[in-house]
Amino acid sequence: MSKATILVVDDEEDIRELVALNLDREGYTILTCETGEQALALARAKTPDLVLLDLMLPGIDGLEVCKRLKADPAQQHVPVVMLTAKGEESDIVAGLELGADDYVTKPFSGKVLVARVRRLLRKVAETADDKALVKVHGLVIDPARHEVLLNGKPITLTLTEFNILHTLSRRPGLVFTRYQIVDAIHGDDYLVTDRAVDVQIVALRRKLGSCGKLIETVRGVGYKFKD
Amino acid sequence: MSKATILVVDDEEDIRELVALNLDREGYTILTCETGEQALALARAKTPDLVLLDLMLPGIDGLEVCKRLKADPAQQHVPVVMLTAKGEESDIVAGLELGADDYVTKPFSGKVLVARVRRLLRKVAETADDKALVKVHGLVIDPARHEVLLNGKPITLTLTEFNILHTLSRRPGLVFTRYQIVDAIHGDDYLVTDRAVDVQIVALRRKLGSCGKLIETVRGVGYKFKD
DNA sequence: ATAGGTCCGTCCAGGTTCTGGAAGGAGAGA
DNA sequence: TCTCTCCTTCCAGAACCTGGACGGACCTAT
Repeated sequence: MSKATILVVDDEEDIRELVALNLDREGYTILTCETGEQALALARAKTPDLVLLDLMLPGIDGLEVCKRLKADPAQQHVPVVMLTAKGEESDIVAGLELGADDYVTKPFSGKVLVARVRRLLRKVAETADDKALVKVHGLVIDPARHEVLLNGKPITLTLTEFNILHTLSRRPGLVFTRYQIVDAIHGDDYLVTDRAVDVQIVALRRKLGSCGKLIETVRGVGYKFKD
Repeated sequence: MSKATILVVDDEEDIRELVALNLDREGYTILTCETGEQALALARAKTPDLVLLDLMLPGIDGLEVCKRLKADPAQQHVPVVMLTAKGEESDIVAGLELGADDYVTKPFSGKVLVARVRRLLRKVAETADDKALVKVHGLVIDPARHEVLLNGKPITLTLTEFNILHTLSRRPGLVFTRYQIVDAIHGDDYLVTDRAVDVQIVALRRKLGSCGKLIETVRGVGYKFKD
């Protein structure tokens, strides 16, 4: 997985810089903007992995932004962290009721912020990344332990191979295009040729031995896991 | 199914060539123009699948073009990617608020550009309702799995056969000319003899067995799926 | 009913496109 | 540096699509 993209919405430049500095150091990709309108537009275009949202904004205020984000099916799973001034507890409560996931009160330290962000992203990753075991035809895929059992015996896969196998086997029968597979593993705009997937598939099939035929190729479209 | 048409709007020849080169290599059909007026005219005439739009244009500028495209019901669903100079964040945000779908900052690499374009086009394709299940007369067509069930049993079709069946069965009773069928599958201006369709239809009918008669010939016109 | 014209079904071979597989090289981490 | 992983590139084989030819089916006017 690539590093997450975080949208920072605040009308004070100092805050934006403080936040950006700290998060940038952690390797996150940062998008910043000043108003609620901009925030909604940016969120729609980029679908960030997390939103840091000041509640006191000119124009559309933070609560309204939060509400709209949570109303959009494409965005509603994106965690929102509110930035509030100390003592605005009513706002905090209102925000949480609207679906915000956490809050940080100003003034805050960079460390606290980073910790919160990291925790939330991890939480999302864990719930989104289906940790459930996948068992099919003598094959057990265990995402929690990052392990694959072939007829009871563990086999070693590289990270990419494992991810591809997991992606396909999680939705047996569904066809994935090569680029869908790439995206599922590396995130959007990761720059590779689609033939790179073929190579991984070949290696996977070989390592899976007799179970290799569970990965079916759909000519002209992509690959799917046998149903 | 066929490769998309992309409209590139930029007043710098270098940029146009760079973009065209990269996209052409990917198999996209490229239209280029230099001014906002030309862009609007071309967009109306050709309805491209995506627009790459420089914001700094002589005459009508990029933002205005974007605004007008998004105001036109016939065009508003066409994704717009802005090309901006680095540091013009205000323009980016303004563009996004006007409905642009993504942006790329100059200077950009061909790879990044291609990745963005591909991602957006796929996003559009996925939201289209092409993946809905079609059930008719003991026949189930499942685009998501790329699978056809004939009385509960799966039958194997080639890609073209599948696409034709899907096209016809989605609108039972409607007659499609041979060229309409070709267009639906390979996109406009794909040059084949209409005889090619017949051959596919024959194979389809044979594979469908008793359900073969669901595909009816309309003499002098084309084919339709039984209502 | 028949003849003539148009359109469709079928077969086959040639050419195109797609995939499997192998080899080589770049980059990250030990 | 060495190793491991992953990506690109190339090639050959296979699957597939298409064009063309031909006979039969259908329609219409006579």
